[in-house]
Amino acid sequence: MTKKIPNISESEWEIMHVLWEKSPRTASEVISSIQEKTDWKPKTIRTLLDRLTQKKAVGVNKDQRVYTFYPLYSQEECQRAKARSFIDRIYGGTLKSMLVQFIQEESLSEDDIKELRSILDKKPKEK
Amino acid sequence: MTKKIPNISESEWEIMHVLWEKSPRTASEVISSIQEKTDWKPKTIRTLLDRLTQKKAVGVNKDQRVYTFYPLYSQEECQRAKARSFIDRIYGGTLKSMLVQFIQEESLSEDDIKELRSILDKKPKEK
DNA sequence: AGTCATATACTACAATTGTAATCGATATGT
DNA sequence: ACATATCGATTACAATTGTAGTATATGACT
Repeated sequence: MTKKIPNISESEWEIMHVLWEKSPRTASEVISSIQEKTDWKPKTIRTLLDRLTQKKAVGVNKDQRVYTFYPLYSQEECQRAKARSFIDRIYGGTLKSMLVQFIQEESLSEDDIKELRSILDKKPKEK
Repeated sequence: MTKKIPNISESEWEIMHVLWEKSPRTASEVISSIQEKTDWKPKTIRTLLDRLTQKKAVGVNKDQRVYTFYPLYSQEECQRAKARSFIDRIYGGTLKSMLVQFIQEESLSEDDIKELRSILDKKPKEK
């Protein structure tokens, strides 16, 4: 019964991030938060928020006169869904080929690599 | 002088993949190739190919009556560009958090992990 | 009570994307 | 030489996305 996660556009992801960070929030809280990182106009941000609610990616509480908004999906499930389709489309389905590429360019430091290695080591054995 | 890689849409990536696999190719070769994996109509595929050439992601040789097409960017550079922006937007910029997620769900087998570990080990020491 | 600020609702509009169809030129087979 | 199959060029059209603006209702302040 995996509900289909709605498609979230690039700009909309910014909104989702602030709601995942803390929710529920009012529109103006979201607007302030977003404006710390972008130069989007308040109306633009509001439109994105409204679209997310239309798409059912975000829920609204209308009990108060000033609505509050909250995510309807966890960050993890949205990320997973996106990552899946991204890796399929761009790397032909294997995370490995992506990792290889990242390692080959300078983009991973020795420390990063150590960290990644320790993450791999922590993979639970069971199941 | 890194030239800006044009934006390649989801469907257009399919076209790019077949051109990276082998090029130059005529439109009808591309069409046949794509039709093995999708049920897109020939006209649709042709449109995507034309758009890629407009975007300067694909080059055209018009010497012959039947044009041939070829990628103007390597698969690696396109992947890197996409991966960069993807990870920034979805995972807040760290490949690590993505890897962690992949490891935590079932999606990586023991063998995958072994393989990833050996890739990490092969990272060249110099520089 | 009247004014002002603010929230929500509705509308706008161009670019991109997905998904093709039509039109005109030409190579090809008969 | 003519019909036909094929290419390339042009056009179509709705949905999504980026980027807002206008209108309306209402709570807050004086």
